[in-house]
Amino acid sequence: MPELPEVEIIRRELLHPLIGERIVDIEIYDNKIQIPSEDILNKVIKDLIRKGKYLFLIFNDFSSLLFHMGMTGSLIYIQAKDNLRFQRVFVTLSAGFIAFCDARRFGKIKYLTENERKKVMQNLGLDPLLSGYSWNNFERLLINKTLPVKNFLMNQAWVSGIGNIYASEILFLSKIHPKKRVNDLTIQEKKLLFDAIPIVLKQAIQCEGTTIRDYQHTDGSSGFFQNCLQVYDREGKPCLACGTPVERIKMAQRSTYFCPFCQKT
DNA sequence: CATTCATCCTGCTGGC
DNA sequence: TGCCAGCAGGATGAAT
Repeated sequence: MPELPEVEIIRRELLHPLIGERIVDIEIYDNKIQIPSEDILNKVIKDLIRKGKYLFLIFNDFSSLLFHMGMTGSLIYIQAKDNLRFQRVFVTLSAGFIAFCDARRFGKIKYLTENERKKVMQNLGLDPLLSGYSWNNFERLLINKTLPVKNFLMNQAWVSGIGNIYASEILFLSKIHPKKRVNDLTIQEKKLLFDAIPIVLKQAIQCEGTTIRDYQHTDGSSGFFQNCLQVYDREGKPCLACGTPVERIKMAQRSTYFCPFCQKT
């Protein structure tokens, strides 16, 4: 579920409540999640950083807890102990509590040493909202790639943070057909794409993320960007630019939306 | 090597 | 009203 904008919103919302907090207790209700409590108990949270769709709680000894929301994960910050729907992990802090809820259980939480975390971060591609996202670096990634541009955008090892919703939205803004092969893109299209990626992601953050079904803020509230979606989830509805019905196709087993008039192959 | 595909899970919706 | 196929913001490893 959450893509880069949603994870960044979670990070910003949790930053102030969590910095300086000590881990008092952790309860795990999902056997897929293994966190040795001796690794994190009594450690103090020093920072909260994000790359792509990953969030890292950094402790005072530079070890960390990795979070990935998968399709349906959410982090809820609450003041009183509770048992929430789909709750998988419950963390007691010196002040407040964090619940990790995840209906579909694709989410991940993992303890990492500093070196392990650095390796995970290195294996993630360019984050469009972090330093390093430059035209030179981006253009280099496109060389010798024959796969469809939508599949390129979804591969976290090249560009990290874009998922199924924002891939369609970015390609609409770039006026590029999702099936167009990367090595068939013109230089102008490559530049449009390079610019469109951070524009769409920043807009989504400003609109507090996209809630279609599961995504929620750390207080359980919804985002607004679903009202601004140009093509995603709009099959058969008129393109907001030209009126042509939006089409839905499957690419790599994922629904893909585009305007057949605005986005030519 | 580059790319595609099946699989991991569970809940919800829409059509019959 | 009830049932069930199909669908869902993702990432992986195996197969091609």
